[in-house]
Formats: sequence, structure tokens, C-alpha cells
Amino acid sequence: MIYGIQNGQIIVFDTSQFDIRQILDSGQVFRYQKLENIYKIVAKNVICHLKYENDHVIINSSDTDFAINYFDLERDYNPIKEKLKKNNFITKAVDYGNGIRILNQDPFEVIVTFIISANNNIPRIKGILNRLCESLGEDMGGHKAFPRLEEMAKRDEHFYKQIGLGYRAEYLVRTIDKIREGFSLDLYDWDTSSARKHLMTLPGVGRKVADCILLFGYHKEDVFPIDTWCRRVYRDFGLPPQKSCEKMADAMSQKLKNLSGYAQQYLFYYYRDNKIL
DNA sequence: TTCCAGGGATATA
DNA sequence: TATATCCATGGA
Repeated sequence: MIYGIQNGQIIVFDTSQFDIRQILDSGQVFRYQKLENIYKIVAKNVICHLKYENDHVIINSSDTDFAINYFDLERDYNPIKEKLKKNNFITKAVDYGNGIRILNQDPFEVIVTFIISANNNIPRIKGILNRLCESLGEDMGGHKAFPRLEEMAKRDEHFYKQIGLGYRAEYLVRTIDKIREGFSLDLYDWDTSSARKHLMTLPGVGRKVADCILLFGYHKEDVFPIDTWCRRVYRDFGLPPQKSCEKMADAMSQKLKNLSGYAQQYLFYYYRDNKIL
């Protein structure tokens, strides 16, 4: 166990597998900000405040049980890192981002977020999501929740273009419609391949976005999302060259199996933070 | 000014 | 099945 609870606060003792900045800055989540020494994260309709204190991480949340699951605190990352470090290429990335964890985010929120992320850069993704939540999110008293499906369904393509989605506005509107009409999001017990095919029927969701949804929304461990950074990772990894991102993703997950998602996250962070081109 | 960003849809062969 | 082109937007 890497955490305890005291006075309603979560205390993470093992900071060798919990680094706030690394977790937030590894491209899996975009709604957070740093104020003084406190990091504020809003996930779904829950707010979390994180800070370092006496060599521990203190988490204050409006919903403690939610936060324990969200930050994946029941999972020990040391065995995962040990296995990954048997591969020399991955070792340096694991050491560099050793406090990274994979968050357990709300699937609907992840679908919306990563449709917006396509062919986009992280600062602009953050801006769009902030405008989205500010305008459609329920006021939780000091912070806005991530908008609910029904609230998003009231707005049209023009609105989403106004807050900056560009050509992704149409995809988002059509996806919202499809979910509202009963498209199943209860994919936790689905095998990865079936869940991926299912998700890829949504407008704006291709292989890469689907894999991000599977990893960040359903904690499927056998996916390796290939974006522009991970294409460079693949180039350097030592497997036979591939032209398409799909084949790179297939090759990586075949090689790394249930460690794929974790490996991808350490490697993405290492390449992007060091601007390895 | 051109290039790029956690890519996807579409047309074409 | 595989490749080429287009797509908004803002920062570098």
C-alpha cells in the first residue's frame, strides 16, 4: 500500500512512484493548474488539491474514494517498472519519469478530450477544454465540472467552433449524438480489440484516439498509442520499420503485451520533455 | 512565412 | 489494403 488516509486527507507515502508534475505533464490530462505550491485538478465533477509536505504527497479531494481510484493508488508501480527496466531502451525513460502513473479517467470525458486532441498541440487543447468547461460545466462552488452529455448535446457545431475546435467541431457533435442515442460506454469488461473497433465507429475517433481512450479511460494495459512523439520512439526502438501508425502500435503491443500502456507513457514523457526529434 | 501539434475522414487505386 | 490530400487554429 502506497497511501493512507488521515483526517479525510490522502497521504501518498511512496513518492518514488508518485510525482505530481510528471503525472499531470505526461499528456494524459489537461485540466489542471499550479497555484503557489498547490496543484488543482478537476476530474469529472470532483476537485483535487495536491501538494508536497514532509516528503509525502497530500491529496485533498471533494470525493476521497473517487480520488483513490482516479490516481490509481491501489496499484504498486514498482513491479511494473522493474519489468520494463529489463529492456535497456526503456530503462532511461522509466528512470526519467519514475513518478508517472496512469490516471483512471471518466470514459466520456476522455472521449471528448482526445477527439479535441487530434492533430492539435497541448497548450491549445488545454485552452479549448477550459472554455468548454467554463461555458457548459456545472458550477460546483468555485470550480466547474466537466460538462455532462445532455448539456453538450444542447449545443451545435457553431458553438464548438467558437470555442476553438476548428474542423473537429463536427466530429464532436456527431459523436455526442451517437452516445446520446445509446452507444455503449460500458466497455470495462470488453477485450481490447473489440472495444477498439467499437470506439472507432465514433466520428473523430481513429486508431490513436481510440487507444488513448482505452488506456486513459478503461485502463487497458495492452495498447500503445502512436502519435508524432511515439513514432520517433518506434523509429529508435529496434523493431522492423513500419509505415503506418497502426502497424507500429500493433508491433509494440505484441512485443510489450500488458506493459504496453505503461511503457508508452514513460517513453512519450521522456521524448517530449527532452524534445527528442 | 512556414512548420508543427498526443490524427481522422475521404477519395482513389 | 495502402497511400495522398485536406482539414482550423495558434504558437514557434
